[in-house]
Amino acid sequence: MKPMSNKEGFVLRLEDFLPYRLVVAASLVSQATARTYSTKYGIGIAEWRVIAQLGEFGTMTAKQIGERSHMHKTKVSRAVATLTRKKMLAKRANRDDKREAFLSLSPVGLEVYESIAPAAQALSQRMFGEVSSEDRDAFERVLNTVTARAAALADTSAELPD
Amino acid sequence: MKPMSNKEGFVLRLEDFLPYRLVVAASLVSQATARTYSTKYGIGIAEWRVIAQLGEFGTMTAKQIGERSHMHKTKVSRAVATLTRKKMLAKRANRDDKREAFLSLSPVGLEVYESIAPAAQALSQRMFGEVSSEDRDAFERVLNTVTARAAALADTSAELPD
DNA sequence: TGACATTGGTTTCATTTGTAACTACTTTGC
DNA sequence: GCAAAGTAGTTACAAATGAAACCAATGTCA
Repeated sequence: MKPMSNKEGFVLRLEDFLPYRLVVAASLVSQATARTYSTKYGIGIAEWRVIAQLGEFGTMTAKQIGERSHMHKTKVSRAVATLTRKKMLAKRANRDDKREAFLSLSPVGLEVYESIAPAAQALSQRMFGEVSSEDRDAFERVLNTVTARAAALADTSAELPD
Repeated sequence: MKPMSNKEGFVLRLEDFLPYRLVVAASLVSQATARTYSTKYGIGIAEWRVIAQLGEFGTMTAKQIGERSHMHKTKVSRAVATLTRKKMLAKRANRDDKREAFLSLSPVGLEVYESIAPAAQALSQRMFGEVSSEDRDAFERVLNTVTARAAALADTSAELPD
């Protein structure tokens, strides 16, 4: 099964194709990470992200959570709903704007956060721990620029010629 | 909205948390890339991956495609089905093992490949083009180790203590 | 003030996805 | 040669997902 060089000539070597490799890596990382919390607390990726945001920032509206975590608002909405059902969230109405509500972790939610966060950190260590700090810095730099670029490209819904 | 340092003390700074950033970047890249083919040829990510594999390697079984592209076999199966419906694939039975079949691109499929592949390449250039080659090398190194590590962790379905 | 657009958030609906069960075929061990 | 186990691929079913419609509240602007 060697790369074929077909008549027309253009062959994309997926192994060398960074977007592809990035996506594959991310999906594996995501899968591996999910096991940390999904099994233990019966919550999914979206739920964990909400908890993580609130664990870090204390109090946010659903909108803010969505923005910071790059999650679709329906996803946030549903994650908040299930977390509320599980008593992991505290919801406080905003007197000045009754459309939104301030969300934060309930004691139970905080417990979960305090239990999962270190585990996630440890897992990250196992995955990224052995790369040199120079490589890690470079990695972060690339992630930064790529994220920015891709976000710009992904946003332009109509502004692209086809 | 500044990071809170809650009582228990452990705070996970998501902005610095590599698995998280990796996943976010990948999802944006994936979104941006999808636009290249989804609109133009009415095919999805899975379909494109199948085409890309066949474009690169010529002939493969569904199993091989799944392995190389890290796709679930049902996903491959369905992608192959829709591509077949679109006359983009050629299927040849394997006389020695009637369970599997050899897949390759039909002329139409090859056309699609030859049209999408350079576009994907160009898009990749727009996203990764401006990073230095040293950074890119480092990036690849990290992707390699992380992919390996994560794959190992993700595989162990039952072998983890909880 | 009051129409109209906008926004935070939820719900509905169709599509996508993965798990598990299943079919057809092949391999293994006796 | 044959029963049992395993494998490639499909299908049925349930859960996750996103687009679009929707609701209630807010902002805008005449």
